[in-house]
Amino acid sequence: MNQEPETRRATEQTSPLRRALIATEDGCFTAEFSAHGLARLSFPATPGIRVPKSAVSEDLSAPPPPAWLKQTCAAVDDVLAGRAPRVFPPLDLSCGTPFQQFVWQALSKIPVGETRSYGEIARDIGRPRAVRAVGAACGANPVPLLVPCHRVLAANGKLGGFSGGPEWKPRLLRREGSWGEA
DNA sequence: TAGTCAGCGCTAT
DNA sequence: ATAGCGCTGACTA
Repeated sequence: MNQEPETRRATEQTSPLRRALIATEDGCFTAEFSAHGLARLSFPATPGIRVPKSAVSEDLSAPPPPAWLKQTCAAVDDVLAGRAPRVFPPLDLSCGTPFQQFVWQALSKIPVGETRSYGEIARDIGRPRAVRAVGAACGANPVPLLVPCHRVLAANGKLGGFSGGPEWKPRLLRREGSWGEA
């Protein structure tokens, strides 16, 4: 027996992922489903996303459940249009640490058209000083768009960073009416 | 405005 | 165990 009792590493994936492409006007997103739900959503042609191949086994022959795929498409479509998704696929965020999952949970509560600061999120999860850790957790968000990390801005009102490509953040916010009307 | 430092969780040594 | 890093924030000059 080794060291980890039940704490799964972020890079560890027990079940194979089923991948599907989601075509939108903004390009082709990639959705990857585990046995529990949507585990990962990638921006179109986004380089630099770190996902260790050795740690993730993909089953490309088995398509994801049509219902999940349909729900994901609808949700992505809504967010890209600046609308609140009417339906969500089940999300599998088990790849995250407890802290990260708290952060992602807090992000999910930000309504469309509103933004929060990293400090606010840190405060929401009961760790007011962990502002930078919150930023790191946002960067580790496996399901952008549906977990709206783009609605988190720096405290000074600036955009801050964005792992999925800096151009996406203002684009998404503008469609939600949260950017360019200040 | 630019520069600096504190502070927190994660990953790799 | 520990050093370095990140989608920060607050202070100082």
